Amino acid sequence: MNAPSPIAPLALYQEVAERLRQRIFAHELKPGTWVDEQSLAEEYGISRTPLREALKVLAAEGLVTLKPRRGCYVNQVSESDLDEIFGVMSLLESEAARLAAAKAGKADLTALEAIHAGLEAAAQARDINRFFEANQAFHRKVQDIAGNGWLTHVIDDLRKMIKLSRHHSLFGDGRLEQSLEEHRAIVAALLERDAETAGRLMREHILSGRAALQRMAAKPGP
Amino acid sequence: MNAPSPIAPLALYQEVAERLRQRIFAHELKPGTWVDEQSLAEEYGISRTPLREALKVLAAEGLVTLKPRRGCYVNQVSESDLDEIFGVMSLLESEAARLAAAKAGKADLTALEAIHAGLEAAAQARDINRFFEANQAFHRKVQDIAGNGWLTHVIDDLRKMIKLSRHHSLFGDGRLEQSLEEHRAIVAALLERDAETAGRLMREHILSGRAALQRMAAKPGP
DNA sequence: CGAAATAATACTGCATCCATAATTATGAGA
DNA sequence: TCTCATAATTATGGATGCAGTATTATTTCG
Repeated sequence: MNAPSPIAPLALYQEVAERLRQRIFAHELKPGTWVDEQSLAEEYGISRTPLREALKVLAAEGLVTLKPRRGCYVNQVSESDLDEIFGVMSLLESEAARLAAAKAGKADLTALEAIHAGLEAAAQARDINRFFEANQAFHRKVQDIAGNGWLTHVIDDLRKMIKLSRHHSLFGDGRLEQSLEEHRAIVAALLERDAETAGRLMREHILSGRAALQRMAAKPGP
Repeated sequence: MNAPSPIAPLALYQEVAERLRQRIFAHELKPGTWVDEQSLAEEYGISRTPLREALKVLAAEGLVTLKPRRGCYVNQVSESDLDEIFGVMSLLESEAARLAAAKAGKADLTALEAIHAGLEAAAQARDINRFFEANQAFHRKVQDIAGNGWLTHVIDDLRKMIKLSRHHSLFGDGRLEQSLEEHRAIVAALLERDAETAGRLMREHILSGRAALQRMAAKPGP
């Protein structure tokens, strides 16, 4: 939401939590697998104490499950979980789009267009990682314009769950172009300050993302 | 969501976290105040280790803030936070009502009517605590019928934030009767399987709750 | 007498240690 | 050879100890 203090004297457990998050999202730590405290502590050159604190945080975030006396396991999201999550996400993101359409200033919209241009460029260059980053930036910008910090917070929480599933293969086939087209339509609606259309399009965009992910789930894993 | 295992061999830090939650919600630990690790550990007869783990969890839930090297403080929600949170809540709960209207079986509806009857009884008896419990049960039941576990999860997360503010004085004036009337209308819409009306009414019900809370904020504290 | 500098105290953060429970390995018996 | 019981190993959960920093108290100087 906002930086707690100008210079963050971040605690060790936070640093560790962030690193573990990255490793989980990168599927270096795969869903269902056991998290070895000792070897991780050794690897990071720290004691088990801050590591265990970090795991508690990740558990609260829903990324791992802590089975008492049985250790820590990376969570896995089922297809039905994804159905539910995307259902909620479509609701939240479409609300963000509605609010953004109502509240957007001129500067906001030019900034958004710039981000979208970056998205197009990344697509042109077939740079999946950059596309993914720009895509996140786009949605984040819409939420910023919407100006509801708690709406953004909830969306972020749910996005973590989605990132638990393999998103790398999300932009196969013509999904990339389809996503771009949907973004263009959303930008257009925002430029016209058409809240209802923007909301509806965003909802469809999210559900379209779900459908793409579902098609991937049907295919054999890499 | 559901019990992780038949008999929960719950960890100590979880037990502690739950107790602290209760004390925070009961405003025994007031927003803004410092949480003393040592004295709490002594009071519970445990070491600081599990206590600090519990605080990490509460921090991840948003109930407290951990300032590195400066200790733990109970979070306070501002009026603008509440505006944002209720905005999101109205969206989520109305979705739950819509889904419930579409999915409710006969047994679900009779169960919901029973809960509502308990609500009426508690109101008749002027038992605020029982009313509060029954009210939560009502909303929870609607969410159960909706059958989206993640929707429920997100709603619960946000409700914690609302409980940080003083909800005890929420049912003053004629708010109690108004709330009952709104519930009756929602039940009626659900019985008629009218998703749109149920959703709209639930949205208005939540926002009406926000308005009541806002009126309380204007008054001098107890 | 007030303000700044310095010393004393208290608390947080991390590491280490130990007890207990779970898992795996080993051995005995059918 | 397979199964069950027992022993050894390993990992988790909690307690304790210590270093470093923030806060408070005290002292000294203007």
